[in-house]
Amino acid sequence: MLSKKTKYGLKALTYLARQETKAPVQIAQISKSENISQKFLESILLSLRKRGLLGSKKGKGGGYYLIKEPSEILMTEVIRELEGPIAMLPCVSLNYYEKCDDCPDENACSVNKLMSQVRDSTLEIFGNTTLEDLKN
Amino acid sequence: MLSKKTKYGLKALTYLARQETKAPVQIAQISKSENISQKFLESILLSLRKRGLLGSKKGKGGGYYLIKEPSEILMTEVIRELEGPIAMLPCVSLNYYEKCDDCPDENACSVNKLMSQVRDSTLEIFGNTTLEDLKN
DNA sequence: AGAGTATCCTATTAATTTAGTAGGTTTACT
DNA sequence: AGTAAACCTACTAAATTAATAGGATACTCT
Repeated sequence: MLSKKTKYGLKALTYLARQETKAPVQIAQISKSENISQKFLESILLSLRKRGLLGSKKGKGGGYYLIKEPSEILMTEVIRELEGPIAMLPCVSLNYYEKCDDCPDENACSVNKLMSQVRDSTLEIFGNTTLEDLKN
Repeated sequence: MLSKKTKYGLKALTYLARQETKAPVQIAQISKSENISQKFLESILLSLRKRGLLGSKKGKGGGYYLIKEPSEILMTEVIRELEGPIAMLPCVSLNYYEKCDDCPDENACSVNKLMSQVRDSTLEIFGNTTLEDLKN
């Protein structure tokens, strides 16, 4: 299951992508419009900014704005930042790999094989979807 | 992320599918061989039996055994029993659908659309993979 | 019948993760 | 100076996951 964090983050990014101008949008506005707890959203946007996906401006007239074109923001990057691994098992993850405690031999593991397939097909989607696609 | 329950369940089913005879296999044997806590595995196999995927026999010489041919056991069924929904969001799930608290309009939700794609591609895999495939 | 063996069942607990809250600090604009 | 916004740290509450404990039930074999 996708965490609320990821879901909210994606909705907020979509909201920003749908803006006509690139002027900063305040957290309060996004949270109200998307029904997201403001404080929670605050921490989510912060992490996206630290990742380099968003810019921010403090003070009056401040807020968050997209730093790149929506068409250049891949779902793989967004989801890895918000959710962590895309794979359903650590032993199958490309970016967050971890060995299983049980499994003596990964290559002989039936679950590993199955979940590798799922990872590949999910990656195929996320790697071919940008924020631009979410706008519509 | 896949729960340990699902992972262990899949490994246990694979173990059973790899048996040459259909004689009952004891939990203790599976748990030892697959490095799974016996008590935990007990509850997992029990739920698979209740779902009708396994048969069991009590007492000496007892244990668990496959009730159907491995080639007739679909991953969709196994994973729905062990893990629950295959979709990454309740509002996208076919078998465990739930409306989102936030989202006023599902059809306008960018996340919903994206996760529907992921659900479809995952379902494609699970719907075309049987326990027979995991044996190898 | 009785001893032993294995599943069955219920309840409890420990650990982890998730989701959210609180409260103050910093920066920028007017 | 005053106000508005992001920034930051720490805490907490709830939910989920991963077990564990201990006995009840059913079956086999002698």
